Amino acid sequence: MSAEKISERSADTRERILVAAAELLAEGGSDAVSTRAVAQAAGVQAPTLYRLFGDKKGLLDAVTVYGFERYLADKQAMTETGDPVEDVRRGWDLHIDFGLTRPSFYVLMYGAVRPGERPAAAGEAYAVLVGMMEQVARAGRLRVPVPAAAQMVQAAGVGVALTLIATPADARDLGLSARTRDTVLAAVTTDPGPAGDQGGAASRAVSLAAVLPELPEVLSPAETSLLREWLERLASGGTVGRAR
Amino acid sequence: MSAEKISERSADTRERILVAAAELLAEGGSDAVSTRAVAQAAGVQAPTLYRLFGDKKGLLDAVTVYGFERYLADKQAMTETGDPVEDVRRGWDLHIDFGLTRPSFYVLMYGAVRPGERPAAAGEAYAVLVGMMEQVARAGRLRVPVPAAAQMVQAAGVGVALTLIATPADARDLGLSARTRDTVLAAVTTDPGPAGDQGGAASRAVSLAAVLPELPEVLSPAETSLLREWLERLASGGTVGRAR
DNA sequence: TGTACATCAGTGAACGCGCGTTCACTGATGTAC
DNA sequence: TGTACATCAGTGAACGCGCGTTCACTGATGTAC
Repeated sequence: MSAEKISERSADTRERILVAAAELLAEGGSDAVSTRAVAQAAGVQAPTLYRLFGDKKGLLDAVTVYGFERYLADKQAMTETGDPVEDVRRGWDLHIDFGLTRPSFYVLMYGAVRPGERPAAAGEAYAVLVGMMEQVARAGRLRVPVPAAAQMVQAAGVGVALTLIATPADARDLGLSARTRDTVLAAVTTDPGPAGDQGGAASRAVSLAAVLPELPEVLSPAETSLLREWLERLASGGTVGRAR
Repeated sequence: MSAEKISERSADTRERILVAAAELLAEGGSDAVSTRAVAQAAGVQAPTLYRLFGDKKGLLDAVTVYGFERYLADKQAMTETGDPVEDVRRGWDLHIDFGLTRPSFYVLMYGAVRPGERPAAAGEAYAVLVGMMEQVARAGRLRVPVPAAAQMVQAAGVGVALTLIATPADARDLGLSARTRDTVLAAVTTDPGPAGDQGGAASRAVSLAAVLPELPEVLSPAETSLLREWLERLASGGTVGRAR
């Protein structure tokens, strides 16, 4: 039997189990996702889950990733606009929409935190955000270092989504999302501005740092590394006095 | 028997149960808080929980409120400063500190959301925030309606706390809290605040060099002069290969 | 081509456990007269 | 003051249940020769 055939064979069952689990999760929250309920809903005996996913945690992890990827696939019409800041803005809206459309998935990904860990799907989503931020930096429109910007957008987005989810649907103020989004983006990016104007020292430093790895050999490795450190100091803001 | 005496009598047991449950929660997360474990830890038989708290949900609610109020009591040295915006700022820091100090409580209050509901303690905390915002408005320093301001601060605070909790302790960027706090407060209040700062490597280097004289003292004079030299080399040096 | 063999996805049935919860009771504390 | 009574916080023991998980097995699918 070829390896292909094998994985193809089990892919059906796997898919069926994930669909069943995702439905249970969406309808009844994470409490409704028991191994027995999933097995029954998928028309499968319990041991099958264990062969495919190892244990219950493995199943839950797979369901989370699955639900998130399915959602993204639905929406992946999201093309790049050419304006990296606009791309981040759309990413934000997509994130919030995911939270409100699939609250049980969302809470599992971002709310049911065990200190120091987060499910794989959340890590993937964050990596996408970091990538977007790097594009913003490359365009010379980031005024803080990439990690600082990504963290702040991430934190604010998660907070807005959870806050909206926790609010009864008829009392939700959907403007909260747009206001918070624009506030945070304004704090973290610079306006495109007229040609020739590349913003303040911080954003100039950030945009230079973004292309350091691609530099021709104008500077030695040692020089590059010291330059990088200085750029970081410049990027994280010229408050008065020597850096801490 | 007087009503006073009765409630006094049971208050001891109640307190003992809450302390035991709070310890279990802090040490083992919400999974560790089973009726049996709590009863055993409190040195009490299971039915006692049911007389005092109704059912498990009632117990969990009480534990959440208890943990939160105990925390606040510890900190309630927090007096008003006379500056209502500063009060909000301190409230933010207190909130984040609560999240990092008692992550299991925090996640129970703000993370383990069921759509449309949130535990009583979260509602109380939010009411306090709204009260603070009203003081800011009263002082003529709010630039958006009170609910909009309170929601945004709440959402951002929850997001920052959960993001920090989900990050392994040694990888946490604690500056995230202060940066987000100040960004959100600046957007929502009229506090003057510090004015915001406002191509290929060569043009980036040129644009950074152009503002070097205005830099605060992030770099020493010697560093600045060497940086200037490098920027000149970068400016006249190679072009940057566009990546991806 | 035909047959014996190997693989392994999925089955059927059961395991022990800890869970939330409830029942009937005890005994300390207070009240009525 | 003494006694009979009421209240009710807490006990001891058990309930049935659904949980995650595992064992030994079946039978379809493919391979070797």
